[in-house]
Amino acid sequence: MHSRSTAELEYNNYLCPNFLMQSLAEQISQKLALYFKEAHQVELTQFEFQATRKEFKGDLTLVVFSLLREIKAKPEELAAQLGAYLKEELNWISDFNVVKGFLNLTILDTYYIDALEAIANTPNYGHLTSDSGSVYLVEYSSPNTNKPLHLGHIRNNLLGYSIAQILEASGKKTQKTQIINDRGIHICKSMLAWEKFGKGETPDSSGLKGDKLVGNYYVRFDQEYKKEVEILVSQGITEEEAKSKAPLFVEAQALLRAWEAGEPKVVALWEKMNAWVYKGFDKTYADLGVSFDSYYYESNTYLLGKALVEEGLQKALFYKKEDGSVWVDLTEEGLDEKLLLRADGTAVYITQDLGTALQRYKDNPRMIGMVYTVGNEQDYHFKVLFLILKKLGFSWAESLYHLSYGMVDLPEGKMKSREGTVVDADDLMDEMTATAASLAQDLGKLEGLSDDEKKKLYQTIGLGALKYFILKVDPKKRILFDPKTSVDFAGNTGPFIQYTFARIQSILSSKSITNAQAIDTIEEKEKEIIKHLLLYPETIQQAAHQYSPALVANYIYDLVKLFNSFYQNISILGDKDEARVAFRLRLCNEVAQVIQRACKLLGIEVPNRM
RNA sequence: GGUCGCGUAGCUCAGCUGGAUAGAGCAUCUGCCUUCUAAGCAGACGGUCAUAGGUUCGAAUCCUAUCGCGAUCACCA
Repeated sequence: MHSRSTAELEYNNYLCPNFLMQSLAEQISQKLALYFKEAHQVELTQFEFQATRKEFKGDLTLVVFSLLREIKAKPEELAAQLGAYLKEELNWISDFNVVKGFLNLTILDTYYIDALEAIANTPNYGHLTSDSGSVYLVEYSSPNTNKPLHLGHIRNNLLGYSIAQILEASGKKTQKTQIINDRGIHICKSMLAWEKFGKGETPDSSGLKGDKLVGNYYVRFDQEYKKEVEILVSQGITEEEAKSKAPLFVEAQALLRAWEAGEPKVVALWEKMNAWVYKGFDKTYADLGVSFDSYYYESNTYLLGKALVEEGLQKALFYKKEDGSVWVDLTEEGLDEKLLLRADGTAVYITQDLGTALQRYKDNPRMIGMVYTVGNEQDYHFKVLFLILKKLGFSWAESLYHLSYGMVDLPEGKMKSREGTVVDADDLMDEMTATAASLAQDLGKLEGLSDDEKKKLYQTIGLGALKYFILKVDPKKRILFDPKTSVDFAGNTGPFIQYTFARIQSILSSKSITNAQAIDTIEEKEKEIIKHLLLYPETIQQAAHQYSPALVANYIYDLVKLFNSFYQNISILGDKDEARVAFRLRLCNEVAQVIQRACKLLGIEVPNRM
């Protein structure tokens, strides 16, 4: 749990189930404190509450067990005494019952009716407006520029984008950013293959997206390189030696040196091919529905990183070995020694990350923390990075968080770009859209929509399915993704949520909401839904605190499930009682609002019909 | 080997700041479209919460050990 402690956002302990109950629990607590002082001469201030479980009667439960440490009594008896006392003292408690050490209190129905009113009257219910000034940076995506985005990037992008939205909704100002790894040997490989085998092919001439085109040459390089190695090995050279002596590899290295030396021709080619890739990425990002507020390029920040290492060296935080390489000793922190600069003075991966962090701070003096959305194979890297930044004494280094997520594996095992076993991001999105289309056509819905509207809707549904599928699972768990069975559209899925929203919309459009209709009792299913709506603000805070979109996803699912049961079993518009119809319409409206808001945090669109 | 993460129904996952009889979806089976959209609803079936100890009035949840899976321990990014 060490890795977690670095970026704790301030967050209140909650001793009771939700924010409506907060005030009720406070009133009860005050009464109880009084009671224990008078009856037992004991000072007690902390009481434990929870929402009453479905199978028991009641709304709010006081857990009596923990009080027994102070008061000697049988749990049932104490609970019964407290129940009688509270019912006497507080007029909004209509009833109570005791099960073992649990005191279940029933609250007047009008309380829920009022609560719904309060929700309806709270603009943007559940979301806080971000405070001014201070800003959290959320880094995600951060691809290499030598190949297209794949399924792994999709998880990264969805997580990063979503967590930024959630932080924002919880009252933090955020800036979405990425670091683009545009420097290094991998880019040179694509460049070299393009020069040698490309015959001037461009995205326009080939009809390929720029990132695909460049990615193809990366694969091509590897193929040709392997051939060369094989030939060398057949000539009696060891494989290891062959790998470093193959002409293509030697050329690629030369190209890297030329790039670092700033040779105009090489830099021009690098810029041209990078531009192709960025254009391709932009299309993918747009389709995915994610966006960025700022971009950082490794080629711009690695020098700053080197400067930072020099500074640390002068402060004696780091040390130099005889060969000239620079290291940091983290053995006291339970980690290893780590290289920061090579003997020849060139930067390594972490040097660049140090520089990028500092650059971001320079650009945003009000930055108070950063979230890095990066796969869990880099857990160690970020532990080290954060430690070093702390050693360097940056105040914002206290609030760095590595949003670490598990790999997305295929049934056949790991995805390997060189072996062509990757699931391409664009292809996957297209497939999802196509599946949504064929499903919708089978169901025969959507008649009367124009082709454009249909197309848009298929995308919304297909993407909704994909996003929900990925975001509903705990980030730190690995996902097994089977492209054949793809993603479901029934059950705990994005389309199920979208479908429910669409149904509510069709109800709401058929009748306008009238207000000021008083009812004084509430039905069980209505109450369930209101209870769940009341959990929303707390869910957002918790999701922000745990950096977990999955919490939001599961919240929506529960709400939608409750609503569907209501929808299917209770006539909303057909009730004879006009006041009840009005009430249910208001309930529908608030459910729809919360679904829409929560889905937005996941980047999922909700359609008005489907 | 050291470190970190994961292990809950046949499958995919919730639940984990300790609370009541461990919940959903998929799959299998039974009902429900003449009434607000059946991508739905109601129900049945399905569990040694990896294993063994410990702490506690109470453990899937906390602690320790063991087993299994994965990641990492690069002068790659």
